[in-house]
Amino acid sequence: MRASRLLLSTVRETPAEAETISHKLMLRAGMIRKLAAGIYTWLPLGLRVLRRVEAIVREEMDRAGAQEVLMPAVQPAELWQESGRWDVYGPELLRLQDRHRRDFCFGPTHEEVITDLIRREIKSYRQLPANFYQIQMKFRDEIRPRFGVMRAREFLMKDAYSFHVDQASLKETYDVMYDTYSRIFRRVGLAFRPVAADTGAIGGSASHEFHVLADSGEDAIALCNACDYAANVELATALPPFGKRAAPTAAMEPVATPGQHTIEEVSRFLKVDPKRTLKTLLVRGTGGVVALVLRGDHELNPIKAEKLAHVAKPLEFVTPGEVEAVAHCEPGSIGPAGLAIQVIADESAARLADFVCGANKDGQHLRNVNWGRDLPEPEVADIRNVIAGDPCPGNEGKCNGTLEIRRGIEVGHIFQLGTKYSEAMQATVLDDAGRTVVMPMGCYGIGVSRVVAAAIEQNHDDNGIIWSDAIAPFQVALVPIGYHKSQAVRTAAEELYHTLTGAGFDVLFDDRNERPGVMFADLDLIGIPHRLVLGDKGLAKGTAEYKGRRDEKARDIALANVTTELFQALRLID
RNA sequence: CGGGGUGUAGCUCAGCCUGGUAGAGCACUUGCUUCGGGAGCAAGGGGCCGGAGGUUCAAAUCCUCUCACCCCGACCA
Repeated sequence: MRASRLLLSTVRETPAEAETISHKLMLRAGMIRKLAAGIYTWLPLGLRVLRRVEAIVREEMDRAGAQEVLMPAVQPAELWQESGRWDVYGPELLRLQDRHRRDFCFGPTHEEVITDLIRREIKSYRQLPANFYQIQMKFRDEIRPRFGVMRAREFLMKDAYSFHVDQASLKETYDVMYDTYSRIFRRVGLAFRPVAADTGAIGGSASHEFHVLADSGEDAIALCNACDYAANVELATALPPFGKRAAPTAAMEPVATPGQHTIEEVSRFLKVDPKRTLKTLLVRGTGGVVALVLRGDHELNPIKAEKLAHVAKPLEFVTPGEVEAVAHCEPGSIGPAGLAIQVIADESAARLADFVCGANKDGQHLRNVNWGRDLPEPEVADIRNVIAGDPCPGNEGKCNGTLEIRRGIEVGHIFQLGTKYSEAMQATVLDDAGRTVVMPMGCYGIGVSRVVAAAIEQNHDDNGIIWSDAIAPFQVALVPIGYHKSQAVRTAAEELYHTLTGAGFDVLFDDRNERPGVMFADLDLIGIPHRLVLGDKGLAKGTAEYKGRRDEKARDIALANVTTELFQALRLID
């Protein structure tokens, strides 16, 4: 492609709206333009990248035996009412009405549509297992779209749904998808980690997220430094502390802490390590208010807490008024001692001795408090987020490694759905014994447009984007110096352009009447991985100049060897 | 949804406090020069100052409403 014919809308100045690197660079490189909050147009350059990611996804899904379909973006409310999600989904679901005032939604996902299709089309276990995928625009009306296409409302997604006669078959396909996803992200050229994830409201037995590791990621992930344990912090388990609780050494005593509310304030005021304090959170329970007790330096994990029998779902904190009624104090002075309600303590909190906690009296805390002596032994559970330095729970708890917390961008998610949708929508087949069985399902998503942003987030420098060969909008940039001045350069460049194109390279031929500096800056910004420069000086010697996007310096190569050298650079031959 | 901020040329922004002929840089057009890392000079084109209403002799500027966009928050314990 000739650069003079391409809408190369690069901009030098950073648009004010962009915050993350990928967002800035995608705008500056002329890949995307915003139309409304979380809604973007893909310009030719950006679309080329998107299409390359799509192509890899498509190839690998096909290789894994999945079949491509294309389902409607707009879906009738009836299906969502049948699955029960019309009322559950909330404002994230973009609802519309047609001219007959019938309800529809713009699909944020397609479980209902595919389940409806398959219950009509598949009748026998002989047709199973079957896996269907599509690559299509989704719409989710996010509370706060941000970071460009990273968290957009309209976004391109590959979603796949598998159907099975039994759980074993589902597990088999799930494993295939796990491997397929790993292949896809490896081919795209991303540093990623599969991470055990919460199955959320959907239930089911297994779920993995695929995260691109990047500091700007919105998710926190716990990784082990010794084994391959990796879990979303929402799910990561904390091993109970080693050893036994120490014996009390001092008598409990009240201590005045006027105006000290937060753990930070109280521990600084009393000159005590936050690790030796307790915080007490009052939440709604299934039978009245429940107290959740954590060590001062730990955070509540709402997902873990919600799963406890005593705790109401969804997790909800009580109002300050209720705090007053139950604990007779402000929220900043609650403590488990003397509370006449269910107390659930995190494992680390239950292990403390001689700790500090609220006295249930404004401006007062207690010190040298001890479970069993000063208050009853609590019910114990894992209800906290893991933190860096926690022992790894991997290898049945025998890993001996330590967890670290990293940020990740979720680019893929696979899970075993089970029969939630097939049951609600009566998607059944006859098995080999002629019995009607509800089909277990799996579902597998990849945020295709998000992958593009994640790739930039992970691969860029001060000059711009650095694409991997696999998803670059063009493989090679051909830059003639003095194209509009020198007949020799023009002739040689045209010739080389034809040679390279003929050899199958995807070439961006910069035939614009621009100064070299402008061309170099543009090509670096848009991240073309390989660059060839032709000039009078080199031509006289019979050489062109080659520079990889990550290379410090360019080097001369003989014109006759350009094709071979490029094949090598792209690792198409050894 | 709550709080804060911003809307002025295609982009980044000044002007607003203290009302009086709408600006700069970049981008764009033309010419000349320049030509290996975002050139120089000259001449140009381009604005319902987000929208509506109000105050005033006079509003980008003051007031009210409204819309859009951006940021933060939704865990004091």
